[in-house]
This record gives sequence, structure tokens and C-alpha cells, in this order.
Amino acid sequence: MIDKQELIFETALRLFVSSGFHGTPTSLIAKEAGVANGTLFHYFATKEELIVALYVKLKREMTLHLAETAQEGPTLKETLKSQFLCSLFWALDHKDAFKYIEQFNSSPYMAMVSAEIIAEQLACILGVLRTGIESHQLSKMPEDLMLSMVGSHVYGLNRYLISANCPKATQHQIISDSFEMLWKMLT
Amino acid sequence: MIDKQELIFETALRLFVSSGFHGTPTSLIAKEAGVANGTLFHYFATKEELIVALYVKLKREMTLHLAETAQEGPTLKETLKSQFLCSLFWALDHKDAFKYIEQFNSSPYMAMVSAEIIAEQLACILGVLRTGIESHQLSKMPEDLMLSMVGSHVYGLNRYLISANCPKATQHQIISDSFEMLWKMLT
DNA sequence: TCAAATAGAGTGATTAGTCAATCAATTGTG
DNA sequence: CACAATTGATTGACTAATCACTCTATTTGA
Repeated sequence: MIDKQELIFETALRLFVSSGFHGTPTSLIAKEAGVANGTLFHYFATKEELIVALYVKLKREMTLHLAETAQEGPTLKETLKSQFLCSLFWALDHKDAFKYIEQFNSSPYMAMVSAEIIAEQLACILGVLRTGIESHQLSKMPEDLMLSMVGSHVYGLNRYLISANCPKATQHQIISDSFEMLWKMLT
Repeated sequence: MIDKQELIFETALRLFVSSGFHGTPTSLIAKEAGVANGTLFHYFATKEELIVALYVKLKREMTLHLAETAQEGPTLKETLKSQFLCSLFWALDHKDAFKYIEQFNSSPYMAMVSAEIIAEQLACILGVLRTGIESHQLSKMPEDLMLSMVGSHVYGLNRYLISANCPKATQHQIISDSFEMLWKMLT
């Protein structure tokens, strides 16, 4: 038996990214997912609930992947680099997911995500940064500011990689170089 | 005589930022702007046209402000710093405009803005970066990548400043420090 | 006098969400 | 094992409301 909820999620992701929240009616999502209109509302009470649930799901998947894949290195720098690389590789493998997260982040729907959920996503990287600041390996600055800087760096680099569409080897080189830039910036 | 078009722009900005594109009907924009429904469509043929026109207008204002305010310094670093500071001060003074631009940037409406318009906005900063790369004062890397990095840095810092809501003096210190970080990263 | 600006009621299409009716799977019972 | 009983998933026609946009009449200003 196919998982209809998952089907709805996948279809919604694709449509929301290509046509926006407004531009995709729930009826179309249901149709393209091959389920009945009512089924969608069996799983999600409102369209808004679907939009938010999809965001939380994608973030969870990203965080989970990071937790499973990123290696704890012998030095702080290597640990951070591993997280950096894993995040970017995940994003490159999940372009739609990444676009959706960005779109959602700067939309008013973002206000509907509880602080706990947000904190849950950041815990992993926050731990590393905090250690770095405390041990004076990283510049002393507000945690949130550093989080914001690192986050923006990752997002910006990813946007470039998606738009530039260069070969894999070049991509890896750029990602690696970018990490060095980031590291120089943080220390 | 009050400028109704400007009134519509201001109201639309406020409502779109607080409720999103979908969440704000044109009828509400007209009502809150104190004009008739038909007047809105006298100035903008469609809702989409209003959304895009508002974006272009805000970007123009931002670019114009930068062109008027940023100083050409004796060194490349000082020129760049001036642009950096001016951008951030403008953003702090126009929080809604900044949020709107972000929201628009990562929405499918962005695809409706012509390449020329986008290039027009970037010309100013691009000139400085290009000079820097050519004169080997900045690291050698793709122009677009550097643009993306600088842009993200500005956006990320601004998001932090808006959320942290610290006193003016602290803000200025953080902005100044952040520029040093950015400079370290680029060289 | 005329064109542009403004008004606001009206319209047709769309859409989020409902609901009553099946269907499939599981569980309880003699 | 047979066979109700129960539960939750699924359907798709339906509706009430909304919304983008139109139309026509009126006003304004040069």
C-alpha cells in the first residue's frame, strides 16, 4: 500500500516550489498526487497546516541527515567542516526541499513554527559554535549572530551552486574553498 | 492632491509583509489605502503587476539611496565599507521594505523580473568587487559567487539586527565588526 | 470641454473545506 | 474458523465564501 500522505507531501513540495503557496490550489495537489480531494483534508485540517507540516518535515529530514552523516573530527575546524559539507551536499541533492525552506523562511508562515521546533533544528550546529566561542577558537560574538552568519553563508553558497550549475568536481572545490573563507571569517 | 498610487504601494507593502501575497486580497489593500477597488486596477492591471512593481520600486529606492549616500573612499576597502554600511542603515530604516524584498526574492514571482532590472541593481556593488578581483586585492573567484556571498552576508546580518533589537550604538559596532569579518573573508 | 482619475457595485470563476457514503483492514466473539 | 463489529482511510460531489477583475457612472482638473 502506497503512503498517500507522503505522496501528498512530495506533490505539494513540487507544486509549491514551482508556483508558490498562492499559485497552487489544494485541488491540484490532490489531483497530481492521485488522491481524492477529501483525502488531503483527512491528513491536513487546513492548507496552512499542510504548508507548515511540510516545512517541519523537510527540516527534520535535513537535521537527521546531518546528525547521521557529519563526522566528529579531531579538531573543531574539522567537525565544523564536516557539518558544512554535509549540509551543502544534502541541499544539492534536495534542491526543491532547499528552495521550499527558503521560501517558507521568508514568508509569514514562518511565524507559525514554534520556537522549540526552530531550536531543535539549530541544536547541532549551535553546539559546535558554542564550544568554539568558549574555547576561544572562534571570535567572541553573540551566538545568534554567528548562527545567522553561518546560515547565510550556507544559503548564499547554495543559491550560487544551483544557479551556476557547474560540474561536480568544481562544485566540491568551491564548497571547500568557501568553507575556508567562512573559517577565516569566524576566527 | 495625495498620490493614490503611492498610497497603494505603502499599504500593499505593509499588508504583504504581515500577511503574505496570498493572505492579502486586493480589496483589502484598496480599503486600507482609502481608495476604491477600481482605482487599484486603474494603476495596476493585475495583482501580480502590483506585486512585481512594488518590488522593482523598492529595489530602485535602495539602489538610488546607495548611489547617493555611499562614498568613494581612498582605498577599495573603504569604498566597499561605505556601501556595506549604507546598505545596512537603509535596511534598518526600511524594515518592511527589506522583508518584502527577501520574501519576493525567494518566491516564484522573482522569475518575472527581467535580467536587466536585476543587473541594474547589482551594477554598483559589482563594479567595486570586479575592480578588487582584477587588482588582486580580493580573492580570485567567480564574480557571481562573490556577489552571492556578500549579499548573503548583508541579508544575514540584517536579519540578526532586526531580531536582536539592540541599541543603536551596539548595532553600529556589530555592523562595523561584521564588515571586518566580511573583508577578511574576501581577501 | 475633454481626458484622466475615481468610485464602488457587480460578476464569473475559483477555492478551501465539508460531508455522507463506501471500502479495506483489523479485531472481537461464539 | 466464520462472521459481525469496529475502525480508519478514501472518495468525489457539493457549498459557501472569497477574490481578482470589470463596467459604468461620476468627478476632477487643466
